[in-house]
Amino acid sequence: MPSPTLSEKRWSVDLEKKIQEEHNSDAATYSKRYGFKPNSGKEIFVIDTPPPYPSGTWHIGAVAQYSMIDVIARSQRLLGKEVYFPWGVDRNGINIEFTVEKNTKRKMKTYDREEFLGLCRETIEEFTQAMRNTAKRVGLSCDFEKEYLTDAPNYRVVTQSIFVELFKKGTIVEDLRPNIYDPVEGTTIADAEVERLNRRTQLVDIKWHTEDGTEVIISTTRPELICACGVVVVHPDDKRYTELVGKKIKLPVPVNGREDFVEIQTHASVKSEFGSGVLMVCSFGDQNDVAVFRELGLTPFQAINLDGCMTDLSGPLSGMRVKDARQEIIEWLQQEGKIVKIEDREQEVPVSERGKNPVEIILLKEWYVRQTHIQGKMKELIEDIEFHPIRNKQFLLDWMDNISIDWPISRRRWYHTEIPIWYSEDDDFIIVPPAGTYVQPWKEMPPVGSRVLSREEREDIGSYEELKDSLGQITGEEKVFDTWMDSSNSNLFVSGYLNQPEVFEKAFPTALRPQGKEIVRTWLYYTLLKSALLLDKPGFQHVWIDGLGMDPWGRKMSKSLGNGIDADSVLECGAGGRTGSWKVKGPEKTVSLRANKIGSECFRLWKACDAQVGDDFHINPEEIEQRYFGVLTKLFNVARFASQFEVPNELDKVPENLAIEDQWIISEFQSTMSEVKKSWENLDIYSATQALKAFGTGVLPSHYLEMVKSRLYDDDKLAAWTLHRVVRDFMSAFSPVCPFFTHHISTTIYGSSAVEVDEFPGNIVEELADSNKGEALRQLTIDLQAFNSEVWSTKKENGISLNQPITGIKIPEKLQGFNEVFSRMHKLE
RNA sequence: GGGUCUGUGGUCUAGCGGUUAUGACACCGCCUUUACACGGCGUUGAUCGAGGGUUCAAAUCCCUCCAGACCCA
Repeated sequence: MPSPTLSEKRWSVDLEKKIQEEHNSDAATYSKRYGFKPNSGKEIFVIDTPPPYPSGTWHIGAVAQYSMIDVIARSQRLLGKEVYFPWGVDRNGINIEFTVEKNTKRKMKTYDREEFLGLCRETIEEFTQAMRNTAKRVGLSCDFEKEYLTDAPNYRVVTQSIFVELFKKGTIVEDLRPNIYDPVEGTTIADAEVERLNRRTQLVDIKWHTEDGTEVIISTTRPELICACGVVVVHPDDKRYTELVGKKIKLPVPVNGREDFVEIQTHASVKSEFGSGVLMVCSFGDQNDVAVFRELGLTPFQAINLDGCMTDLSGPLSGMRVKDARQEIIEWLQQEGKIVKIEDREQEVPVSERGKNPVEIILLKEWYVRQTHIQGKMKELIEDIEFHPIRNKQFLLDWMDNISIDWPISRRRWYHTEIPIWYSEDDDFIIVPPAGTYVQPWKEMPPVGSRVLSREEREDIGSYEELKDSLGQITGEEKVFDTWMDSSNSNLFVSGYLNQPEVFEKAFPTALRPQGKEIVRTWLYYTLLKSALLLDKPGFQHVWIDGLGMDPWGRKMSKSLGNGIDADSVLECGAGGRTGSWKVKGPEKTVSLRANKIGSECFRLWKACDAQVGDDFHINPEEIEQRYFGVLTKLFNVARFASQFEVPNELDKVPENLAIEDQWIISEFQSTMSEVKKSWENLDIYSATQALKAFGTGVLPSHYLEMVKSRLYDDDKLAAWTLHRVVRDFMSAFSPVCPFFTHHISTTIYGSSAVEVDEFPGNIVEELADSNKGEALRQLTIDLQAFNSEVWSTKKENGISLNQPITGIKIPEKLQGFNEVFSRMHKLE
């Protein structure tokens, strides 16, 4: 074999790492390839990448998903667009506060605020660094130089400025409303952050008496809330209780500072089969209570305070924690002989997603983003967005149909963006900072340029400097924003909102939002809400919603199940000769998985080929290796084979007199390439990669290479030209999936990198594209493959080695044009 | 309890009204052929989750059920 320019015998993870290091070592080259150059004159394509939250290890499913976002970024560059593929890290939030609390075994509120923030910042920085390394290891072509952190002043200021803007517009309101509250962590949470856990609770049947002495049994799991009871209701159709309606009923417990009788009314939400069919409605046991209070126009009572303790309203229970109060009141009721029975039952209890604490609904003065009024408009705006896959749009629509209350955005935590407000001494005025200045009102005075607004009417009264003296002792807001207030600006931020107006003009609506389906109701929804409220526009042109990475049996990976697979271990599998092994808990027993070599290129190829966007995908390192490493080996060897023949000087100029088999493979290749191009344009990674894989491991090596081998060895320039042209363009088209693999091959053989190609390879021979001639050649492919198979199997049956002559084989009529080719290839005599 | 999605050889997957139901991996058999045994060729293997229905015709459309996933109550 003449010496191939591609000298390595095969593709390896070590080679991959070497190329990757070179790739990342030269900042100038990196930035030339992947940096965002808004003034390049090309069409701008901004990707609103999901800023990952650093919390120890990065979930392998998320890494896989991120590598597909990279495939999109690279394929869009290949199509000639100016791509901004940002690297952002989401660092605000209660998670990191919990981590610090756990590490130091001390609750946040026992710290000095400044000191605690410092600890959070240090801790999250360590996690962030690990994440940057993984991002580079999996080959992300982000513009790392422009890294943004959501806890940095330049990001937080955007959140604050948008808040001020929406406040002035009247879209942000403050109000005393029932709120979901986590008493253990001491903060309000949003609907979207509540989950449900099964807990054992006691269902207590309690005797109540109406004003005329009739006994009524009411079942409840929350007897401690009787003191906040506003009404007792029965179903309007429930004949048993018709005569009770309109009567007054006495609360069976002592209360303080309120009337101890409530009225019996009817309400359709009562389930007559449940317990006695009589329901007490308290402020607030659950969301239904909230709804009933609102519908009946009742004034809520405050039974639980911010510390999760009972208020004075509860009389003797006052000051007790909710759980203790419940026990206490049950004992008291028992002593009084007011309990008919107590039943243990499983109940789904609403708890906070982060802290897993049972949440309460209590009245709080909080800040809200109004959202119920704009759902119709949002639905219209969403019509303009293209969803991939279209069916996942349903997740969003379903969630929107369930929006019934405004979005509470204030939190009583610390490591978040501060609400940028100060209050005047008499509370009638508020002071907001000028756009573009990040403020921390809990420790700072308003900066120069701040404005004073009337709190209710939001009227601009004048500048803070002028009015300073009339405001009295001002107080800075201590509360912070829900982290989704920050995250939901990501598309605005990366598209240049506030910072680069001339870029924003061209870049918004943001070209693409790629994300997982589990955060449709939060990240996607809130972002679209912001865009609608602020700009009256859809936030995106495309939304790409992928499925989740599951364990090999299709279950969610989680620490508690012990079925997680570490991303770095898969990416490093095979490096330095080290193999990978994983112990994963299956549904029945722990299974040991092994693989010899995977790496980023194989990992990316697997994700690109294996799952259609939107479907959940199973992650099994053994399968990744078995099914896809061989594909890399094959493609590498095709290129290596080609590399032993001299590369023609003018690869872009089509020579005269191409042989029929050259024309045939070119027309096949062009048809593959046009499908690939169409797929890249449609963000359809799966189809593009499948088409390339089929061509590169099938028709090209098995048939074309075998047909032209002898010509190549005879130094036929036309065959060499065809092969090289096809291999070179193939690598360009394939570079989004396997950037380092194709970079290595293309630079070694052709002296130019596939990852730098910014125009999708066009047709090689125009007249073979959609013409009759090209079509006629492609029609022969099936017959041609069948004929080759026939010869190979005939030789085998007769014990004839493939390189030995054979007699008696007849070339089919249709393939007469290939007579000479086949005779030479198979040594037909 | 509700919604959405998924269910095709051992495993993964294509097809989404008419095909001898793709293809990949694994299995089995054969073969060193001037790129590749981390290769090549070939064979075996699927009542298309179950049951009804619509239709001349169903993996494909409809209904019910079962299993899994995600979301919600």
